[in-house]
Amino acid sequence: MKRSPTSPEQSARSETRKTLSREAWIAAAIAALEKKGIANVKIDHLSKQLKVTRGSFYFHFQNLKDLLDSLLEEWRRRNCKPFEALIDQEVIDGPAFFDAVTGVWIREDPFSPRLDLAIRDWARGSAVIARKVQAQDDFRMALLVRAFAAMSYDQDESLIRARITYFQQIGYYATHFKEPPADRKRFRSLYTKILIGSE
Amino acid sequence: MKRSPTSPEQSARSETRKTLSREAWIAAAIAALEKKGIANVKIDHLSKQLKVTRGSFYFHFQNLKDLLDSLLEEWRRRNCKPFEALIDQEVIDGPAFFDAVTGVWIREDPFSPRLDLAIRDWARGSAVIARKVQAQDDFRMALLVRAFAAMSYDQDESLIRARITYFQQIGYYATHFKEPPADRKRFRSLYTKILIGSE
DNA sequence: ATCAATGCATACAGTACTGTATGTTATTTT
DNA sequence: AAAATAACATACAGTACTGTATGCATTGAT
Repeated sequence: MKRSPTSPEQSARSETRKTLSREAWIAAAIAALEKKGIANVKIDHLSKQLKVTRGSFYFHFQNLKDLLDSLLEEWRRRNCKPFEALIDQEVIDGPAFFDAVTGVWIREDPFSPRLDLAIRDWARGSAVIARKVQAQDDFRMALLVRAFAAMSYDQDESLIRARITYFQQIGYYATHFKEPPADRKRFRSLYTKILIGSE
Repeated sequence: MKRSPTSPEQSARSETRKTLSREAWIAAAIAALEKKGIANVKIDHLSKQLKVTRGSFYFHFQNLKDLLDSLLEEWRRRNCKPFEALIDQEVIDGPAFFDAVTGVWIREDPFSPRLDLAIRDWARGSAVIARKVQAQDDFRMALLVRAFAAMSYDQDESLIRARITYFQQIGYYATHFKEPPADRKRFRSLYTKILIGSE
């Protein structure tokens, strides 16, 4: 019989020791996922990077799937929860709610664009993941629809403006587009003017 | 010494025979790439799917890299050339040029959204590929800038409208968004109205 | 009819990775 | 001090994949 993995308190205590925690493995795996994609999240690679043997891995995790499941949880925590936290707000000020939604992306904390992309790629090969990603896409877009509806756009235009805003954001990440912060600031009002509509 | 691979004429002739051509391998590989990603384009998989052994593969290709290079060429042929063909046109009618650019996406022939996505994912792990994809992104966006400039938008707004249009299109593919053709038709004018600007 | 090339099959060597079983050491717990 | 446990290391079995070397049947050219 296998021993159960490290409990939270033990992990906390282990910070004083110089041994690895389950969280350290997950952090390394997230980095690998963002950089190399799900197909290259390998126990071999991670253990070399962490300067331990695979024996350590199989102490903290049952198997590879156990780790991958944890990666999906990280995605939910960092990339889904921040949006879901907005659902309770009553939307009276449209532009403010728009800023609240897009702010999750702009802050990039805890939201990670690269993680979002990597999960999206993972979804290609897994129907289970694909369903979860699609549900999250729908959810985020629904938030934007509410924002535009509060700006008294009709139903159709609220929907399409929400889609354009959302797709535009995903595409921005997907292309790994980079621009100098100066430009980013300079163009910001122009972006919102076009997306929200001239005023 | 290895024999040189099949020449184009010989491949053409081989269609009358029931043997595989280099092109058949590439077609199968493209399908695998679109469906499973670059990490799952495996000689083993393809040969099983094509009902031959790997011996056949190594007749038509020097090695795996040889095949992967061909996949990139396919991407250029199907997804890059159609845009590059537009560069010679003089842009007098802005909206018409906008339609010409977006038409490449909408027709989806020979342009393949899934192929574009798969290559984009491949780029994550390969700096060489990443540079080519980024160059293509810049090129497509430059076309759109010309379209908006011809609508007499100033330089900044032409740039940002081009970005929004392009990112929106990439995001649309990245989310695998699907809607009934009826909706698509119904919303089409609304999309262009917002992207091009009200009139 | 022969001969070279085509198109594939078979067999083997080697790498990369997963998972399991078991051994080892340092640290707590009692 | 002895026992238990945490956190690894080591060794092995097995799978999946690449690449190479060679063999064999079919076809087209002479």
